[in-house]
Amino acid sequence: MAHQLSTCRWFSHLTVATTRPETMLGDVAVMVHPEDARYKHLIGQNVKLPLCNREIPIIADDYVDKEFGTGVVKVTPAHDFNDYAVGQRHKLPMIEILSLVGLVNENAPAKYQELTTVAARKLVVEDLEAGGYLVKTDKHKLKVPRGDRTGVIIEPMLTDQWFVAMSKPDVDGKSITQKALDVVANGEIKFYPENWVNTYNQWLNNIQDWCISRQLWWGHQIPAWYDKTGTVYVAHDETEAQSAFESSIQNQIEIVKTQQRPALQDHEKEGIIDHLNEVLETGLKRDDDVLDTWYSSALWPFSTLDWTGNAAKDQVNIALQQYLPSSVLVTGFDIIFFWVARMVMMTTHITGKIPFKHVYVHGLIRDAEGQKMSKSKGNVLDPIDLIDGIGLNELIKKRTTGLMNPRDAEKIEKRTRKEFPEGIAAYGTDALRFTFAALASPGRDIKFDLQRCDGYRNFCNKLWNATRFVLMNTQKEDGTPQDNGFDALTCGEGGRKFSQADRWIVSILQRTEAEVEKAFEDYRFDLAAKAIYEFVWDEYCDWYLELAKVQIQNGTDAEKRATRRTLLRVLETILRLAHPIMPFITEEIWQTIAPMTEKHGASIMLETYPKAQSDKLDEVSEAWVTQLKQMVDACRSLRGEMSISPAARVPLIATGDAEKLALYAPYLKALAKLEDVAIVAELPEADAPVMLVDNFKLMLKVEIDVAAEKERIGKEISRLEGEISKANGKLNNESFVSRAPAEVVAQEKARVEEFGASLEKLQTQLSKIN
RNA sequence: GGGUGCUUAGCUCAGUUGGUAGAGCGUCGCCCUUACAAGGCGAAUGUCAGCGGUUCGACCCCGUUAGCACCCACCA
Repeated sequence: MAHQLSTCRWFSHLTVATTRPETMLGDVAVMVHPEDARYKHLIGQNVKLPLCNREIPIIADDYVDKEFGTGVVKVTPAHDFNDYAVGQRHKLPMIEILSLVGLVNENAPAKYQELTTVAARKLVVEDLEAGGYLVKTDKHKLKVPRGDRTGVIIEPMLTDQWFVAMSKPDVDGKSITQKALDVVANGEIKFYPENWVNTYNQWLNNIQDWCISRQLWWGHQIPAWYDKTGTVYVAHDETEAQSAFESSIQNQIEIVKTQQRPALQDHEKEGIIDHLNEVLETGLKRDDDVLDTWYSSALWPFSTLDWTGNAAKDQVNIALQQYLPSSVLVTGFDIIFFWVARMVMMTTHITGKIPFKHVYVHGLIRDAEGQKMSKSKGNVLDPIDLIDGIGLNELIKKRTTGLMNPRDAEKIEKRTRKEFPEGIAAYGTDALRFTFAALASPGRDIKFDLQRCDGYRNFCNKLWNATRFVLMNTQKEDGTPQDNGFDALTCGEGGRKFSQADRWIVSILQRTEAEVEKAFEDYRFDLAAKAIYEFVWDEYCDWYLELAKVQIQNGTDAEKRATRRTLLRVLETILRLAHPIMPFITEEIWQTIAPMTEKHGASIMLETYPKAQSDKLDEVSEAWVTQLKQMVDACRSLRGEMSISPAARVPLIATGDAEKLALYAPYLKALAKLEDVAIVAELPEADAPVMLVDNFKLMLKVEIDVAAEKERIGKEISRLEGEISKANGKLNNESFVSRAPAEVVAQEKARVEEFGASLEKLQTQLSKIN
C-alpha cells in the first residue's frame, strides 16, 4: 500500500496526515521523524484522538518522510502493512475496527459501528469538521489493492493464520531456506539456463515466513484440531489428535485430583474437573482452513511416491528409490518461486533428498506482438487450431465466448480478422512440435510467428518426399524378405562397393548425431532441431540424393547396392534421430523403411536412439565431397554469371588432376546440368569466364557477354583486393604477428596467398578479354 | 522502488571457449530437371541500438546511455 496520503487536520497544535479518514478510528499513535525540528519536543507526549476519546502517544520513527505533507502521520497497525511494522517496532497495541464482512466493528465508537468503510469515512470527515478539528482536505491519488477476480478493495486485517518459519534454524542449525539455497549453490540442483539461479536466490534471500492457511472451499484441510478452550492439537489424522486430546485432558484432571493444593477448596477442584470433563465431552473441531495450494504442491516430489518417513518401508519402495530425485523438472519461470523453490525446500527438509537434479526453465509463448496470451485479450492461440487449422468465423467465436467482460468481444473480433483474415491453415502436429523445438532458445520468450511454422511444415513434407524417392529406388530390389527382391540384405558386404559419397554422408551423419546428443544434453532443443533440419535438407536431400541418382544411373551392381543400402540406412537413422521432435511422421515412415534395414521392431519408439560412431568418420570422403561440391557450385556460378537457362545443357572444359576429374565428371554432369565434361591439359584461349577450385580450372564452352563478364571479374577482383588488404593490414601489424596465436597468423598468411593466386588468375583472364 | 532479460537482414530469430556475420519467411531472377513448385538453382540486403573501454583483434568481455519486455513490490 502506498503512503501517498491525503491530509486532514485535527488538534489545534498538530497537523496529521491520513489516507482514509475512517481508519483513524483504529489509530494507536501519531508518528513524526526523530530529526524533525518542528515536532521534536512533542515526542513522548500524548495527544487526544478526536471522535474516539482515546489518548495516544506521539512516537518517533525514521520511516516518516519529513518533506511529505505535514511530516506527521497517524499509525493504524491493524489496517496497514507499513503501520503494522511500526506497531511491531514500537510495541503498540493493535486495534481492529473492521469485521470480517468489512463493516466497522465494536472497537469503534457506537456511532460508526455497522457502517461500511465508505460511509464511515464520510461521517468521520463530517464529524471532524463539526468539531472544528478539520483544517482542509486535499485530493490525492493512491494505489489501492483490489481483488483479482471481483475488483473489490482489499482491506488489510489482522487474522490468525498458519505460517511456516522460513528462517528458523532446524536441529542441524540450518533453516529450511538455507537448505534450499545450499543444494543449488553446491551444484546438486542445476538450472537450465543457469541464470535463473539468480531469480531463485534472490527470492529465497528475501523471503519472509510463509503463510500457508487459506480460507477456501477446497484443498488439503489443515491437520489441526481445537478443543473447547482453543487448545490446538496438530496430528497426522483425527484419531491421533483425539487421543492426544484425551490424554492431555485426563492428565490435567489427574493433576488437579492428586495435587495437594491447600489454596484450592474441594468444591473448586470439582468445578475444574467438571469443566475439564465438559471440554472432553465437547470434543474436537478441525480447523476450517485449507493449505495454500503451493504448500500441497511442494510435497509433490515425495508424496506422490508414497514416502512415509519410515526408513525400513521407504527402503523397499522401488519407485521412491528410483524417482527421488527425478532427473528434470520442466517449467516456466513464473513458477520458480511458487513451486520450484518450495519443492526444493520441503523435499530437502523433510526427506533429506533433493526433489530433482535439473530444472529446465522454458520461455513463455507470446503472441506475434509479444503480448502474453490471455483470454481477456483474445489473443490466445490454441495448439489444436494450429494442428488442424480453423476457419476465421470459428476462431472469432472461440475467442469471444466466455469472456469475463463481453464488451471486449468487438475489439477482439476486429483484431482477429486483421491478424488471420483467412483463419489458420492446418500445420499438423509434427510441424508445430518442430517449430516449438526450433524456437526454444533458452532465456527467451517466444514471440510466436505463424510464418515460422511454414518452414517447418515444409520440412515435414521434405522428409516425406525424400522417403518417396528412396522407396522408388529401393523397393523393387530391397523390399521386405517376403518380397521377391531384398538385395540389400542378401548380397552381403562383398556385394557392395561404397563410393566416396556414400561414406561421406555416413560420416557427417555421425557428426550430426554427436551434435544432437550434445544439444539434448544441454537442453538446447533449438540446436537439436537445427542440426537435424540442416542435415536432412542441406546434406541428405540437396546433395546425397542427387549424388545417389548418379550412382544408381551409372554404377555397377555392387555400387548400386551400396547406394541403396546407404539411402535406406541413413534415412532410417534420420527417422530415429528426428523422432522426439516429429513423432508421427517418423513413425509412419519408419514402419515401411525399417524392415528394409534389418530392423523388425514394432515401433520406432522402442528402438535405440542413434549414437555417433567415431569409426565411421571418414575425413578423406569428407574432403572428396567438399571439393566436388565446390566444383558443382563453381559450374553453377558460371551458369549464373553467363545467364544460362537452368533448362539448357552446356559443355564444360576443365583442367587439373585428370584422374580425379574423371571421377567427378558424372556427378558434375548431373548436378550442374552439363552436356559433357572435356578434360584437357590447357584451357583454350577464349573470352569465357573461368572458375577456380583449388588447382582445377573450369570453363563453359559458350558464347559470352563480354561486358557482363568484365564486370563480374572486376567485381570479384575488388572483393579479393579488399580481403587481401584486410589480411595484410593484420599481418603488417607488429603486435598482431607477435601476440596472436601462431595458427591465427598462419591462417591469415594462407588467406593472403590464396587470394593472391586467385587475383592473379583473374587479372590474366581480364587481360585476355581486353 | 528492486531485479532479470532483450535490441543482429524488410519480419521472426540463431550466433557457447573473442579470429572471414547466419537460418527461416519475405523480395528479385530463371526453371514444371521423373522425390518434392509447400520445390530447385541463383541474387540482393547488415555502421550486429548509441557511446566509451579492455585487446593485436569485439556481435561476443567491461562500463555507460537510450528504447522495449517481464518478474517482485509489506520485505530488497
